[in-house]
Amino acid sequence: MTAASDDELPGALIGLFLEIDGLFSTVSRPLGLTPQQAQLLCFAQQLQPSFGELAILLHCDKTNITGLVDRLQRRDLVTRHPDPDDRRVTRVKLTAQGEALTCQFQQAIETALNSRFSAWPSTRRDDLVRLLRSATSVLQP
Amino acid sequence: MTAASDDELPGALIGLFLEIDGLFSTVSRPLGLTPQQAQLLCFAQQLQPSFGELAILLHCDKTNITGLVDRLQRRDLVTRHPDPDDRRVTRVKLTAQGEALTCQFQQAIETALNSRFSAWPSTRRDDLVRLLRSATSVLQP
DNA sequence: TATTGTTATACTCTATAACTATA
DNA sequence: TATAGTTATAGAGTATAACAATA
Repeated sequence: MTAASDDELPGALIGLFLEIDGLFSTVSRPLGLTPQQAQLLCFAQQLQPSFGELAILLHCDKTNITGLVDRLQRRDLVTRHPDPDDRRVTRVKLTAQGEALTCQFQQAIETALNSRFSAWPSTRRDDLVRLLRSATSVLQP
Repeated sequence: MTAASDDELPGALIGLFLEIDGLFSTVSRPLGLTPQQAQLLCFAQQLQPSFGELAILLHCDKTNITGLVDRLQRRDLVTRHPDPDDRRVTRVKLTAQGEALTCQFQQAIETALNSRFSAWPSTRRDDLVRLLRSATSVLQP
């Protein structure tokens, strides 16, 4: 019960992954950020996450979050806030400066991506968005 | 001349990127590979690339390829071959052991991806493959 | 002169193990 | 006992600058 796409789908997904991987590097570096720092800032913007949550989101060990946050905090991009409900956990919040830099990063990424798809008809972009959303939710667990 | 997808497309692309990023980490580590090493092995399998070509493909400076190849060569996964046409360039080839490990990695990635899309009808998978291929070619330059 | 790969250096990312404070 | 964050350590990834060999 296999189709041609059974062989091609992984390669197509990975091809797109590699392109966006490169985009993250080239966009973050001029802003003085590593790709990991840029990712952390984007997550912190939406979630005010704990260190453990960041470890899961960034797919790394929790011990690495300490240094990652240290370096961002030293540059006044994030702050640590003790969680009032559980004094063991620390939550990460963006400073105003961190917020500004994060927006700058996101805008650069979005501009780069949108400009490349400007030739696509909107119906085609809509189709892609719909399929990507479904694919992402399938990949979540 | 903007559509709703103009706002949503970047986020959808990045969402997929983040999922596959995690997959690369979790699949490569049990095989004793870093994600970067796994990527290098996959490129070397198809291309027998020079150091400069690898630097472009891996989105990093060429000086890093030396150490990356050193570590893989030390484990008998790749070999260096001087290019007969230009004695400045060195080409990277997989050993039999490197070929086996690379196939193991690719199979694990493909299995993981395919299993998550097994519930999708093949027509839907075909649609996604077609759009991903178009999107990747758009992102290439 | 320009290019390819290398070395030296410094910094960042990453995992493992052991620790402290809190639950 | 278990969990959250930290520290120490070692190895790997990364960019910059300076270099040797080749084109």
